[in-house]
Amino acid sequence: MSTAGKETPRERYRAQLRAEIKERAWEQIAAAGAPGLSLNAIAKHMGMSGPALYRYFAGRDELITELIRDAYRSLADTVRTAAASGADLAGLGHALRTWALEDPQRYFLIYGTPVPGYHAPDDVTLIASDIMDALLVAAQSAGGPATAAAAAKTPLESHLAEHRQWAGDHPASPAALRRALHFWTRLHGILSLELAGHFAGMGFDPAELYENELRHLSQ
Amino acid sequence: MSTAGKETPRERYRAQLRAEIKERAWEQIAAAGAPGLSLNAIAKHMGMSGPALYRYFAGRDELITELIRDAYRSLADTVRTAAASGADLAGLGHALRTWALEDPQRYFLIYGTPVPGYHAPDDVTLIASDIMDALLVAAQSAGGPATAAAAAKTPLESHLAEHRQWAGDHPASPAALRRALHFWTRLHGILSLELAGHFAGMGFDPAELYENELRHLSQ
DNA sequence: TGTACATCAGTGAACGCGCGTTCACTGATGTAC
DNA sequence: TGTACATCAGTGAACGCGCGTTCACTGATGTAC
Repeated sequence: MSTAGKETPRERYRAQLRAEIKERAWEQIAAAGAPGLSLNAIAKHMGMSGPALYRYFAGRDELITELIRDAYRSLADTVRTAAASGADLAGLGHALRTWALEDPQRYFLIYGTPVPGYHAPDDVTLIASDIMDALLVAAQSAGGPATAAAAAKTPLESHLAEHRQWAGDHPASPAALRRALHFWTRLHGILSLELAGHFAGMGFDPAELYENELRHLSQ
Repeated sequence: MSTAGKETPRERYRAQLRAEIKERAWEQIAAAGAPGLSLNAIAKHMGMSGPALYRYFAGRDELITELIRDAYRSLADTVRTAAASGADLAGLGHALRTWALEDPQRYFLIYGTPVPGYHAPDDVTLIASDIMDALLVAAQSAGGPATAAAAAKTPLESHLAEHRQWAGDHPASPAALRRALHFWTRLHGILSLELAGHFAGMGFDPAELYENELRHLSQ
């Protein structure tokens, strides 16, 4: 994709098989969580012998890392696409929720329980900050008209204005920094509890809770 | 503890060993996450043979369930103790954060990635609703003076007022229901991202974010 | 177009490992008379 | 206080399993002349 336009049949076949392996991997993760992912089981499910997969992935770790990368990429694409079509913060929130409900285990692969000792490679971290960038853009244009009350920075906004490495050189106001973080933490709070089933049987509709947070994000 | 006051030396010994097994289990979970928990490894670490542990737990599943139960109990105790000493919602929030930072993997055992197919036993669910109860009490007395603005229910509050199974017969106002849920989802959002390391290297202090949410909970 | 060689996909056997769990057994600790 | 018996903790061997991974090999596919 990046180098030459010509793709030999063999390369195409390789790419296809890699993709199918990943599909099966996602199925396994959906069924038993990430710890239950097994190369041998995937191979058997595809009608191949276990060692065959080593033609396509160096090992289990590389496969899992690739899945995490794909999950991040998919989320980044979702957010960027929504932003590109003119969505505001609430629109991004809806896109996020749809994406999360689509495949809870994919969500948890990014935001779930961390495996002690595991560190995502740098390129994955880069995608994560891409997502943050898109959020900052939307958060910046979400500000209401500049009133005196809006101009006075809250204690949190002051702190964020002074510790904004994560925002890089993005021209985001303190209020925008705050909005972007609230978007992230508040929506994640609801989504992760919902996807983990903690609201089950409580009676209310998580979507109402979610909408309510979206409504107040621009404040 | 619950039945007779007399405890034979053997019973005491049993209780002690059960406790030590659980300690080692927590150490393992802290080191490699819940999926890495192994009865044989615990036994080896205690200088015993693997099968010996079957005198104390029916199997791996029972041990894990017991750990989850303990985690819930510990959290419930923390919240109740804070409430009993007169803490308001913000006070409960601080207690929660301290508890979470104390042992992140214990936090994730409750609120982390769910294992597909696993369902916590009923008594654990009961403890969870005990926690909710304590939250509701604090959320109820967190209301400001009853103004006209506070009396008008927001859309979310209306929805919650009509779907309040989870609150049981608790005399909580719609605003209190909302506050309790916000407490839960917003603080969990920050805590889980913080504990999972998603804020690492971003520069700001998660505690500031947390404090800010606490300040706004009574609104 | 045809032959000679290199590349590559996939197999099957094998290694070593650690897991949960069962079982028959030994030896120590407690209980009853 | 002493003996006879029951209870219980812990052991070591064993079973069956699935895992990740390596290796030497076969057979098909592509490339070069």
